[in-house]
Amino acid sequence: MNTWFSEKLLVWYQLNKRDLPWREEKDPYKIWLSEIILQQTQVIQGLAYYQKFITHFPKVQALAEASENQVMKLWEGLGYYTRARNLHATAKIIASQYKGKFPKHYNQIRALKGVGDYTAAAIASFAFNLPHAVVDGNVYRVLSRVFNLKVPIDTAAGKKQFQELATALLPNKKAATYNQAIMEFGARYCKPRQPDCQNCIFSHTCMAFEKSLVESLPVKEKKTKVVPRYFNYVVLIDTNNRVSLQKRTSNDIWKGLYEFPLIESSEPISLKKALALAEKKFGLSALRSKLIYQSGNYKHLLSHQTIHACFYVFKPVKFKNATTENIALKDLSAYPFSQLLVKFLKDCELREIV
DNA sequence: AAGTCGGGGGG
DNA sequence: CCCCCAGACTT
Repeated sequence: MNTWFSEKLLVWYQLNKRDLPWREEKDPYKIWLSEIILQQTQVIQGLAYYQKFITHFPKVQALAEASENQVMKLWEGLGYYTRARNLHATAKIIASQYKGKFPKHYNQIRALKGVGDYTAAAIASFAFNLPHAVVDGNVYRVLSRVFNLKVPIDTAAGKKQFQELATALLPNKKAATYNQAIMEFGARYCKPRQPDCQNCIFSHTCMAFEKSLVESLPVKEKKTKVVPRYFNYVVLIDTNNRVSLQKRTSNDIWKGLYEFPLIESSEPISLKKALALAEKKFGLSALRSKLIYQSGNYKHLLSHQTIHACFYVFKPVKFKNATTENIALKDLSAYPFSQLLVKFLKDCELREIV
């Protein structure tokens, strides 16, 4: 095996690694938690969430015993909420099936909900120094550039090639350190834009640098299409200052989070139309006379959808159906919401309007 | 293989 | 406006 690549990288790492809370960590529970949080998430964004979860749930049993709302509330704002639900489900499995002891074989780890190829390799190598090479966004970038590998990373053939190259470069006895080194290098040095190639440790061997192709690598094929959606939220408050809330349960954005009763439309609708639809959908009447506040227009950007939202606040309205709960305004903060609702609640100060 | 799932930050 | 981020799951 050629070791020049890994040896150069390991030297660089010892001199340049950041001090992060999960570095040098050997508790597989904490490593697993950090890896789930860091999926499609920058270190800087995940740090506070990691600290919160460790503080609330120092061991996997504590996480397993938490309520779903508690877990979702701590995850609030981090996005990709399926991660939080899988995290909770897996904690329960480990607490019961594995009696609280994190599995230490690769196949067991890979079989856990929310753990794919990358995360399994990360946990197996960091916690148990097992020789599995990680391939994440950083690794795609570093390897595609140093070895001028142009196969698209978002195809089956591309993933296979990069996994094979990463595996070939892995120093089996130093899997833990090497895996962290290559990701750190990608995050700090071989960055997506404006990498500092002039001073790079691979400047004499990087095939993309030689050909001035650095900024065009790695190659990605697919583009995500952004679709517009229109959310008209109906905020119903009764005489006791209780507001109707429902949980999103369908396979859609924000599953597991709470929101106000919703009228979704395929295009913007007028106040009159929104009132009519709300009356029909929720079996209400004379809403116009109870409208006490109407928000401005919110535009909430997701990677694949643009949500246009408006909030209509009504009082007094007594409302309850099979899927709603009536929650005192002062207790709203215990429920997990999307950042869109977090922003609305902050903007309008519902408790001051009523 | 293609779609879906968040939110934040940088150029 | 664009792109990317310590990806995984469903269809």
